[in-house]
Amino acid sequence: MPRKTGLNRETIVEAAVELVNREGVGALTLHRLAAHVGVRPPSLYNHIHGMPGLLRELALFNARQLAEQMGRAVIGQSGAPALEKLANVYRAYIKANPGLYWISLSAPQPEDDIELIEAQQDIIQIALLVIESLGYQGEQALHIVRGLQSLVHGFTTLENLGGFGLELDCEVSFQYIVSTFIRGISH
Amino acid sequence: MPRKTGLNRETIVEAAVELVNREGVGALTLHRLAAHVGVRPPSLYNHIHGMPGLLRELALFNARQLAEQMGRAVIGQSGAPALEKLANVYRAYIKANPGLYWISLSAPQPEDDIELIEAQQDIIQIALLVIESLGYQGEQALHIVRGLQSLVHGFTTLENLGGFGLELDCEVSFQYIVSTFIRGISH
DNA sequence: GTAATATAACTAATAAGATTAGCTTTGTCA
DNA sequence: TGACAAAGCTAATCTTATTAGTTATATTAC
Repeated sequence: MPRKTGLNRETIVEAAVELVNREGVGALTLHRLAAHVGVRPPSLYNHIHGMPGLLRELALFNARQLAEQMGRAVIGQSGAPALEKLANVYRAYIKANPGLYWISLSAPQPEDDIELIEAQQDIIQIALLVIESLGYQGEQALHIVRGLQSLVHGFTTLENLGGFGLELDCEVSFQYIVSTFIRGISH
Repeated sequence: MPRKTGLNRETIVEAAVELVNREGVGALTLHRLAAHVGVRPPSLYNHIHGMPGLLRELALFNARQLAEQMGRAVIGQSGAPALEKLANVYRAYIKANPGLYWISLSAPQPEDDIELIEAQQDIIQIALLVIESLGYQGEQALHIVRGLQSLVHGFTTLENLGGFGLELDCEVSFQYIVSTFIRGISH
């Protein structure tokens, strides 16, 4: 069919992930991305719907990868240790994928994007199951999910941005904060 | 001096704040900003150092305004109520300035930008004083500051991005989460 | 009061990026 | 073997940021 076979959406998305994690959000241009996969910029449009489409693909990739890693982390675990494990996996994921995670936050979020919403709900669902294994249910369980997600997301993005001074070990802070929150809900 | 007098850095920054809060981060271009203040784009360079300089000014404005509002909120208050008040003011600020807050996170953070670092430390300092009024000191107090900032920053940015489903009232979640965290540290 | 100066506006031009239109090549299949 | 569709390409357009060089005018010095 084409002059060179082998290019597809998956390859493009993976190259974009690599680029944005290695060189930062500002480095993600279609020009550079095209060079990375060996084509000219307009050729990318045969596989993705321009820059907005690429951002959407990245957000989807991000949500699915995060859900997958979280799900795998708590297999066969329950209770407070499982919750701490989830928090640590979430943070490790963001630290390993700083550019991807950040750009996913800025991506468009159309309400009819079923795939993306499903992947995001998977993330919540995994946390919810763990929290229910601790004995919480209904709205309270949902509040706790939101709290833990806010805590980990907030801490790690501030940490990545250098928003904390350098004095105090972030690792220690994180463990302290997570256990403080979990202690708060156990009351 | 010029053909029209009256334009200065402060006016430009205020117009940028207005623009970015009203129309979102993507709407902040020098072209549109220049139109808002009634000049051509190159004229802005007489007052700000291009787009990077503008982002830095916005980050500084953001940090100072947030510090000022936080400081004012806890005058004459102490203890757990003061801490909850701080959390609520921080969240209210982000909700009132979504574009400004978000773009400030993306702004460059040179380590020698004393003014910006000072303003950011003011924010931490205010929270620290309140936490010390609760009887915590040293590293533990710093962990608590990081935790509370992460919680509020994380919750509100996720809330603004629509990251939570619509089912459950965010106001209720927020109060629950903040009091849960505070309960955790009181133990 | 007038001339010199510095400031801040301007126009014009350049470069990078996203995107579209339209052309070309080539694998697949009838 | 020839038609077709997919996927690459070049060329062109539009937006944005930025720089260079010019012009107009408020202030200041005389």
